[in-house]
Amino acid sequence: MESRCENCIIRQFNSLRAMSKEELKMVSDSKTTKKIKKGEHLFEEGEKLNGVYCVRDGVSKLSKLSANGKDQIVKLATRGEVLGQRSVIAEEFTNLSAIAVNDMEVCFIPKESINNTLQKNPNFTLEVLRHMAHDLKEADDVIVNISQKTVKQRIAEAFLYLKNNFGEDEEGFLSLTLSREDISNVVGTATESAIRIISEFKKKGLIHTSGKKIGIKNERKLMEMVEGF
Amino acid sequence: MESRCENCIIRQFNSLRAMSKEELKMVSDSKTTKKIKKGEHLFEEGEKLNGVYCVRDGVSKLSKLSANGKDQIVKLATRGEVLGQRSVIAEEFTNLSAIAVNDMEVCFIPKESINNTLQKNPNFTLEVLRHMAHDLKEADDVIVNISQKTVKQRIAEAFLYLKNNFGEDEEGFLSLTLSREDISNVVGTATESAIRIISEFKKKGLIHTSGKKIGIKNERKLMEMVEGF
DNA sequence: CATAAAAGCTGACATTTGTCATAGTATGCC
DNA sequence: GGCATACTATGACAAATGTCAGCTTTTATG
Repeated sequence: MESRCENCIIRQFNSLRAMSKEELKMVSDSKTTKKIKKGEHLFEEGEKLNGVYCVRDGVSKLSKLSANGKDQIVKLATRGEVLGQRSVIAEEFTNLSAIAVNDMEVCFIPKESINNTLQKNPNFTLEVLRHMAHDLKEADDVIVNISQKTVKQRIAEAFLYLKNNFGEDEEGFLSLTLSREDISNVVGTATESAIRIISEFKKKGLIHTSGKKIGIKNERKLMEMVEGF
Repeated sequence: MESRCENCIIRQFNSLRAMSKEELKMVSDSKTTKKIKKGEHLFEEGEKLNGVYCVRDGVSKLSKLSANGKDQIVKLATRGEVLGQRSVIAEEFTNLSAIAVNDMEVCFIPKESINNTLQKNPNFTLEVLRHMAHDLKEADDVIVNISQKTVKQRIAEAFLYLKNNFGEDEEGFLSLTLSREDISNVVGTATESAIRIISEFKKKGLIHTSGKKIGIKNERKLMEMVEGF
């Protein structure tokens, strides 16, 4: 894959597109590329980050450990997304852990390159701001969903989300395969509850499975379920 | 209260402090002051905002209506906070409703004044960005709390939050008095459940009440409860 | 390819939480 | 002051969800 940021397609999807040529050159010169294996950490909750990660390939789960020892997955980040922005900008420790859901390739961009541009290029700052505004809206939606919908509805919604955001493979299975535990951590429930509901969906013909893989069979019914029918 | 933004103390608490004198003058000249009575809307979910609201006095609840007809309160905003930023910046409809919890006084600032400064003054944009980063972190915390803590823990936490953020009156009651329904909408539960747990807390001597008013009697035990003992 | 470890699955049961019904209590308004 | 209305409170029950235990299947690894 292209190793100069200036020519990187990924950039089109995130705030880096608002950088000037010179700024981008500086980023490109200071960045390093890393390969992260499935299950490995990009960073852990409470760490001090000295840069951000731009996802070139693969998916990362952003999660937070709760007092009862369970992880809550707050967001799934994929190609084009920039991780760690929040804590670099607020100059705080990270509030989330980032773990690779599958093998990943990321670019690490030292915070100096970012901060410098943030202070000088209002277009870039505004672009970052827009992205964060979007994340905040999504977080609000998650809050409402978790508190007002049943586990069944949230699981149905999660499957639709996975289809819309990560697509399906040739055989009709969701391209992003999550473990049952990860699914339960996305919707905020016990793993057993998630498994039970997945079995129920299968019996009802809403989905089909093959090992971990899950495929959507009746999208309409899943959508109705999310709406509360 | 002072009617020129340049001299307004409130400004110290929000991103407006990063504006230049000229920018502030422009804001001050274009702003209008409004009084909002308890229970009235500042704006409703789905509205197009053409400006932001700076809270001078009173408290507003930011909530979102869920499919099952219940409101979920996502945030309580008080003196100094700026509402509607997110949707003005993202140029989207609001995703939340803002309703006055008690009588309020707010300044309405037309979006032109904001957008203009956002594009020209990176310090201001960065300041707004920092605030939004903070909001996003808080939203993440809410997600984890709602999904991993019991209703009892969340109510205990809500009382501590109210004490820390809004203080107590001379008689030891929480200064911000919410209806039982609002409390249930903050923690995301049925009103009856909230009432039941409040009664339980009272029996156990953790709190005392007088009508709607609630006072904290045993802060330590409430804190332990939040942690899961 | 064998074996251990991890993940998936299911049942039984306990606990939490929501729902519905009903009654008491405060609050505002004429 | 009295009436209507909204809010608070409580019981009884139903539904949703979590927990624990045991078992099966898959996956990883030497």
